[in-house]
Amino acid sequence: MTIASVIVDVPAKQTDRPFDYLIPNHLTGIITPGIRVVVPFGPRKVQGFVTALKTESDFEKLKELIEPMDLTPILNQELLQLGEWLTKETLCYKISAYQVMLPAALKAKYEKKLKLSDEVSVEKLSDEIQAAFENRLIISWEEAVKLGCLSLLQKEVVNGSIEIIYEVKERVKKKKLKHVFSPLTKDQLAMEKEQLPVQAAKQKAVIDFFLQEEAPIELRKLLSEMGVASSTIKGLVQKGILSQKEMEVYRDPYEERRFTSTEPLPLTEDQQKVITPILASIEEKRNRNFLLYGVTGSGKTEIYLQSIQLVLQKGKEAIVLVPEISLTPQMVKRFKGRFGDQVAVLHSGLSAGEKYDEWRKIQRKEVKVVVGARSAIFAPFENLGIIIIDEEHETSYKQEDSPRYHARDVAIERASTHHCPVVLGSATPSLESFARAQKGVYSLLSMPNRMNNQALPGVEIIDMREELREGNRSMFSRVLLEKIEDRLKKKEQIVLFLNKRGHSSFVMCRDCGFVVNCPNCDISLTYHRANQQMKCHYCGHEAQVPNNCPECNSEHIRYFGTGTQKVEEELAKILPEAKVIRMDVDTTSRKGSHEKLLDQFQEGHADILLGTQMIAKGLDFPNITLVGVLSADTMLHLPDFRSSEKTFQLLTQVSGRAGRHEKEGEVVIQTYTPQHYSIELAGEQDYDKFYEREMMVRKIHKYPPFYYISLITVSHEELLKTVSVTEKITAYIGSRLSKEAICLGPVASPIPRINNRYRYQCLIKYKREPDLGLALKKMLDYYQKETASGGLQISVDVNPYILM
DNA sequence: AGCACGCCGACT
DNA sequence: GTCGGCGTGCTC
Repeated sequence: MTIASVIVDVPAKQTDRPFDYLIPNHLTGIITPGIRVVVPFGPRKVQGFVTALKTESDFEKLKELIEPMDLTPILNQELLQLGEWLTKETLCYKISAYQVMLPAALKAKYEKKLKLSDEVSVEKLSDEIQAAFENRLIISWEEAVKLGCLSLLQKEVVNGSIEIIYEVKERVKKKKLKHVFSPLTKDQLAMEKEQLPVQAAKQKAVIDFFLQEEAPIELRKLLSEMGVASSTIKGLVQKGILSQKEMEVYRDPYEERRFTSTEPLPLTEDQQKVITPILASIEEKRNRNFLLYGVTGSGKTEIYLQSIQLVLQKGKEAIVLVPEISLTPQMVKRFKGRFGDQVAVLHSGLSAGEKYDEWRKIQRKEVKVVVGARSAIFAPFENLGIIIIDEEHETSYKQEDSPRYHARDVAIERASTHHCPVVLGSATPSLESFARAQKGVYSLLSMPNRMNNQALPGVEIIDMREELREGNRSMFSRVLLEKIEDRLKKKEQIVLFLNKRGHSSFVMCRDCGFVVNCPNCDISLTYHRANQQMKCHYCGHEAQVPNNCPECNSEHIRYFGTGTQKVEEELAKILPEAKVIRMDVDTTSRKGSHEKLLDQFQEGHADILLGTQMIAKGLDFPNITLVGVLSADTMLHLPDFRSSEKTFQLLTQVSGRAGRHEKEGEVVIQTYTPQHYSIELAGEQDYDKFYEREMMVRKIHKYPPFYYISLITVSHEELLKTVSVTEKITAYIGSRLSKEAICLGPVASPIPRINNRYRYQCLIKYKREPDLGLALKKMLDYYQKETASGGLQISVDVNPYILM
């Protein structure tokens, strides 16, 4: 085994295959599949993943690999194979598949430098070059570019006076801190203590500490714990009694936090019924996929916790996926509370270094449970006993850029190799999953009752058109206002939910209806209050708000759309006595602010919690008795076949926030389309009826779960080119599919232009097309040249969640 | 993705 | 004649 097959870190069609390298003698045995290596690739050096070892290669002139970047494989055999599965499933590059499974900190960083050759005499070089190097031997490529003498330098490279050095570096360093320990034995220490002068009390105290504690301790901790100055330690170090060394520590985002430990709760009858088959499947080491359908407040989390408990007893590991976990600190509390430091947490709120450290705890088998967002599904456990996906219907489990994977699919794939169960939990399962449960692909487990049998909150739907007709032009209906005032009087808490998506504040002329659009993208600009500017969310273009309408010159040009800030202002006007906490992107961007705001609300420092999507989930406070949805229909009119489903799910989730404890809850939903079935049925909290209704719509329109869909998006600077390529692709793919498949296109994308590039798409609906993957690959191959040069972009999304 | 190689236009 | 534009093809 002297040759290594390596997937290099070059995400391109032509390099999406293994390259072979000779393993230098001194590295034989060290280089194994799954470790990262630095390899020469053309004139430069790149990172690569060793995928296999072999004794022969078809290629004759093999180069030697340069060095390993790991001592032990960073991807185990299972993950290497999972990478191949991902590549096939999502049509992504192998390198992208491997990188997505690892924390971003492990992605290589490349540096390019210029170095004066050893034998060159500096005096002979031109003044400009001498000036560029200013008595140094090495300058960075960026510096050279800034100086603008590239052509001169290029010449020197050709004649050998200057070398180009390529370096591959790690992105994040392991965090190291000064630690103190004693190199002496206890007897020696005791003797040293005797010899210290009487007045060296502090030093003696420190020695006492080390007489008890042998392990090295962080210098900082020692100082604060003993209440001594750093000079005290320094003195001991100088005498040779203590030593210092740099030692690796984990960045622990929850370091300062204490989690009150909890015991398993007695289960309700419902819970007992659903947990039995899950536990059985763990016992039997049998792969089964469960859909745990339990209404809000039915106690799904306790099911997760007790299932994991059995997994841990069996010496196995568990993955728990939670949507954007930083948004539910309560969830972290529950897992850390039950399983303590056996839990690692992975979510987007952590820094790259923190994520890396949590990941290494998993890799080193220091933890048994990971709670995390989407990418935690790749946690490098080797002995999985269960995978749990909470809020299974959440769209954030689908990654929107390459590799466009769905965590649910990955979970099912991994669980089948580990022979363990998958539990998909939701109060409002996705139609896909519920349909699979109906067909028996998943085992359905239902919990139709809330714990303690509280009633689901009563829901009242308010027709805002009616309000308008009767002269109420405010954003609060009279009913809602009345109820708010009532709760304020009773000192109970209120959650107001604003679904801002759909139309956030845009700038519009009141006289002629002109809306300010982005000049590069066919989409309206969003008004940002912080800097009084309009910004495009797709290309970042910024512009001043005009004083007069560019169309009709009217002065009545204003921003529209009710943002949370606007609601807050209006609340302050009509209910000045109410204390409001606002939660949106602006108020929660700072680390930990999310949790702080929620804690404040929980402790009763405010009457009203006003927020966007982020408050729809996980809130579980006893004093909330009223939930108001200010406008239910904003997302209903998005060009997306799932918009009804999303609306229903969101409204149900929000409603579930009310009355989870002794006090009864009430929900008010304001809408302009009260007759829409997703709003009506959310009001009745009737998932089953909604499911039936929506399935009919999906069947008629040939959408999932009746059909699979794949989306091809083509973009190019020229409209004609974009259309003609999409046309050809549609025709080609259509010709290669069976008669049952439907190939729609070319149609303009819902956002027809982004960053001055036109966008057209082809939507494929199909039931069974085993050759579709091949056809798509051939198509991508055919356009390879044009896409490589950057003029043309073609993206393929198998099972897209966003059709834009 | 980079980078080298190569083949045509506008210049000292 | 040469400098440099970016099209084409290769990287073990």
